[in-house]
Order: sequence, then C-alpha cells, then structure tokens
Amino acid sequence: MNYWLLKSEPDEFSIDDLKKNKTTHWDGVRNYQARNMMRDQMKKGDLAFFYHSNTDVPGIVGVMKVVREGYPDHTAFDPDDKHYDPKSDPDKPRWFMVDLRYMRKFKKTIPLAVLREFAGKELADMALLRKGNRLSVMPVSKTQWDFITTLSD
DNA sequence: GCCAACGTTGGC
DNA sequence: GCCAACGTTGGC
Repeated sequence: MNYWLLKSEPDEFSIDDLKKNKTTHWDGVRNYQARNMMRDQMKKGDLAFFYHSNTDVPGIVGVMKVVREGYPDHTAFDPDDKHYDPKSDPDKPRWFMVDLRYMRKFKKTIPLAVLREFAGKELADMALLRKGNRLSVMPVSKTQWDFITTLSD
C-alpha cells in the first residue's frame, strides 16, 4: 500500500467540493512525472493527502482514498475543456487520471510552513519540501504519512 | 542533441 | 504582483 499527496487549487477544486461530491476523477494533470505515477503506481486502496496550493494558507487539508486506478483523462479530448490537449489521441491517450473518494477533512489545515519546521527531521527528504518542487502528484513514505497524521486533529 | 525562449507553478 | 524553479517547445 502506498501513500500520496495531491495538490489542487481550492478555487478550482477544494476538499469541501470533494466532501460534497464524495468521489472525483483527478483530471487535468498535464505533467509526465505526475502522469506516470497516476497511470502506473497508484493502486486501489492507497491513501492520499489533499493539499491546497495557491491559497492564503497552503497546506494539507484532509485525506482521500484511491477507488479507481489509472485510466485515460477524457478531458484531454474535449476542445472546450480547459485542459484540452490535441496531442492526446483517444486511441493512444497521453494523459491519465484516477478516482478518489473523500475520507476526512482535518479540523485545521496543516500549513506548509509547519511541515517545513520538520524538514531536517521527521520529514527529511519529503518530496513536497524539496526546493523548486512543482509536481502536483507526489509520493509520501509511510513514515512521513504517520508523522503528518500525528499533526492533524 | 543543444539550448534559448517561453509558459506555468506556486510560495510569498 | 513578483519571481525562482522547472518543463516544454522548436530552431539549428
């Protein structure tokens, strides 16, 4: 079983939207590294942190679970979609997504700034805290997962 | 294959 | 709004 962290801008799609909808497809990822993880490595039953980016207090806001493994991201085929990519052919899809189910929302956000306090310690080598990291999908180790969970309510 | 130009991400 | 970091594109 693996653990993940997935970023979303709350203005686009927030933990509250997920809570309301129960499940979602994590569409719109247009980065090969992130694509590969969703297509090849994320498995049913894996858990993922929901991270709010590009907002006043960026940080981890809750937990969700993978309920469907990688399959083609159909939004890439739709010319009217914001994430349309003419180079993704339905016969040979370039982009993939997974389905996620809401598990829980933390009472308080665990801010990025707080996670950084543990950068040299419990959260050493965490992908999220690496300089210049812009991946929207990244792995979390079990150790990191367990530690971060102790920071939540 | 190199690399400059450009676009995007995302914290601050 | 600024800007550092990174990814992608495309000419050569």
